[in-house]
Amino acid sequence: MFPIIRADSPVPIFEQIERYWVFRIATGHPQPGEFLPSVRKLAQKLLIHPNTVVNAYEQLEGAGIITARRGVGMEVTMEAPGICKKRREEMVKLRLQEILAESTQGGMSPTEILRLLRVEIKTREDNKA
Amino acid sequence: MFPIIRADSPVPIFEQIERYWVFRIATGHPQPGEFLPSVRKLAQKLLIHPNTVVNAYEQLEGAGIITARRGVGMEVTMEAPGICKKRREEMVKLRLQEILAESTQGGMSPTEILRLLRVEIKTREDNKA
DNA sequence: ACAGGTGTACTAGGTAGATAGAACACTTGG
DNA sequence: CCAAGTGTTCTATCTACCTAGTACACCTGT
Repeated sequence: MFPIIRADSPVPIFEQIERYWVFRIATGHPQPGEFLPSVRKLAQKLLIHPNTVVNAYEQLEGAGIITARRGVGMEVTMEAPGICKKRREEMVKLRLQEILAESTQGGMSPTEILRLLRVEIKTREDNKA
Repeated sequence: MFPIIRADSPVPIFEQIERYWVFRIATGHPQPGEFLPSVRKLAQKLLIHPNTVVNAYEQLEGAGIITARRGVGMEVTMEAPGICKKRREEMVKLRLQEILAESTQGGMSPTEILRLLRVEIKTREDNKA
């Protein structure tokens, strides 16, 4: 239910939280009108400082994905699903581009990347079963 | 020839440099016995501080990929190609795993990731031609 | 010998991210 | 009304990373 946070990742925690909700809302949960977990609750759940959650939520609010309702919570906007779907695809594309750039620059072929991805997907499926 | 550095990336510059040489050496250039560009030259080329290059080279030396030769330069070791090939595959795998974890956690299917990767590869090929 | 290139080491300062703790403003339900 | 929950704001501190500048130790070709 709650995002998996890696403190050792070079990606800032607040950004990991932001990305998580973009992906979730793009998928349909939570829907417009529903609320995100409160700043304090999420902070407690993730064992991080509330201010870090505030930081993440401010990013989402700035993008028009949620609106802050004092004394109530952070409400998912009507436009959120559309915005998040676009952003999600953009984010995945950017990551893939980074891998491709780094790999080809280092002399690795795109075909090899494709093969590794297929292997990873199969490994994940096997671990599930 | 020289690595492309993104100062705005969450990945530290010294780590970007480190990754670059791992990929290059895994591919066969430079070879064992050859030298990496000097701390000062690379720093000048990348418009960064020499200390940052030192940091990157220390990582490579710690991994047994290069040996520092005072007054001469940083020499690629005999074991470097083997080490770098392993590390390169590990690094790409880790990146792919991160994307898969984030995406599936957010409700995106692995098949969709595969499709996006194919699109990106094709786009890159088209841009070349 | 020496000049110019190498790696190495050190102190200092700046920024971004995260933490810590406190205080304030608002809404809701009892 | 008021207690408990919400979002908001603030100062302070810590760490990692990068920059800046300097100095030192070493090797090589002339």
